[in-house]
Amino acid sequence: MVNAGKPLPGRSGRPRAGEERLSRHAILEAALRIVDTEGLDAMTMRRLASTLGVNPMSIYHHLPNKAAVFAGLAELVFAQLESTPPGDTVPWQDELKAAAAAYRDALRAHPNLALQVLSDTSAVSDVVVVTVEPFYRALDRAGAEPRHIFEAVNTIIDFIHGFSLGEASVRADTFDLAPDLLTRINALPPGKAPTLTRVVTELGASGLAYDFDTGFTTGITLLVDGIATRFAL
Amino acid sequence: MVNAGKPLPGRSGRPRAGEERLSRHAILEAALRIVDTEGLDAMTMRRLASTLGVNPMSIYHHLPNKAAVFAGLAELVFAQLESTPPGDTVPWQDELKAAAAAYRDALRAHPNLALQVLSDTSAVSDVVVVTVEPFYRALDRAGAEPRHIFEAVNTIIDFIHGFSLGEASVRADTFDLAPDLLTRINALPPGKAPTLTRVVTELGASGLAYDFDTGFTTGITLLVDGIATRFAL
DNA sequence: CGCCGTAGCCATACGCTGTATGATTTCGTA
DNA sequence: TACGAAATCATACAGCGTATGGCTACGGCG
Repeated sequence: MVNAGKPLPGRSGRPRAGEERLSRHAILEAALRIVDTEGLDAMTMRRLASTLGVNPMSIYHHLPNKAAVFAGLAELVFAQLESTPPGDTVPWQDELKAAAAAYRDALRAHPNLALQVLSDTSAVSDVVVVTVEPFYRALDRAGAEPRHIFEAVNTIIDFIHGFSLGEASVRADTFDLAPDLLTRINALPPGKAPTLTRVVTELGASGLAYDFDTGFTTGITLLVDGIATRFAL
Repeated sequence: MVNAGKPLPGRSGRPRAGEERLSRHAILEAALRIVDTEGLDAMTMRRLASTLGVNPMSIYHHLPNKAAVFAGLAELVFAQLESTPPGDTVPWQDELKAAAAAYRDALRAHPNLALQVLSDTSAVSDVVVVTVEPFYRALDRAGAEPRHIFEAVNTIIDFIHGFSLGEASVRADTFDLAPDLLTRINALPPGKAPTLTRVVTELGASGLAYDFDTGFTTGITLLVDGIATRFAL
């Protein structure tokens, strides 16, 4: 990380052998650090070049444009999700839940990037395909048919994506819904959402706080229950 | 829509009574049309002003900045989701599924906006809160406890969000996964994702195509089954 | 060894963005 | 009639992504 941060009016021309300042990987790592510490908007090509101590245009010799940088970051995020060992010893339900937790963790590790990654899934390379293997393995071991495996995994992944989206847009791990949701509901024209009002009020009375961890576990559990029930596993 | 499209060097100063060219609503509608027909990136303040036949800076008297425009669009999307009539005549499961379908439809109506809307939920006003009323009503009618209703609805909404995100990033309603997924999987280093490879291959043999509609129905059904099972409804 | 295509870097420049500032005109109200 | 506020327009600025082109050193080939 020498020479980082300065504009570095450094000499023009190809660098001498062994002293290349850039590489695709180095660029992506620098970009990831910017996104993590300063947010998506701070990741401009100029800012990125400056932390690398390099001219902005130099980046374009390693990545074709800014979109490619973000696509590369999405790869990085999923790449760190190494597949868990077989583990035939636990019930398939637990294996499935573990896979889901790992997937969520990968997205949670870089909240500023989550939105970008999720909207980009098509652009993401083979890395993301491999990502679903643990889900397939668990359901296969449970004895589900291929078609059912396919549909169940899609549903689980969609849930995780939606959950992570919500989680990423709220920074704190736990937040009290009372000021956010309850007051908003109370401000509603009466009769506009009676059931919602009543249910949330009852809940609020007994101390209402939302915890992302239990929210996630509950969701996955509901899904696993549904899969077991419908597919008779 | 007279005078739209031209820069209109029109006179300075406050317009005469009754001939205001702008209003928050008119601006948002124009913005929505741009997003729908030309995509998110085309929605610049200058472009928006030009379709309104107005100077860019005039917009700032009705909306504080560009982010507020997008937030307003998110409102519009949810606002068009009018709550369905009570309908106590169908089983709660069907009511829940209908609510989910309606929610998905609202997001699907403006695919270019979906990502923006979903990442913005916090900024969205009361309109979005009311949106969940049908879900609460169905589960309340099913006899679920407040806490369970709360968790179940959150899970369903998260699933719909994740599903819609995927649906929005692929424009066609149906697409063949064969070239997209199968070839990608075959190109994988062997042994990297054995279960995935085997399951998808078996599926591919019997004609594999992904249909968003059935994918959605299946997902919701799995969730409803899970809710019924776990909460003993 | 000398030559040359090209890889990797830098400098400049263009058109575009969101919006701050301030002028101008007309409104509604005192 | 005087006046502050409202709604518009004009100008301007800093920052953006990136096209273009120049420079230098590497690596293979004659």
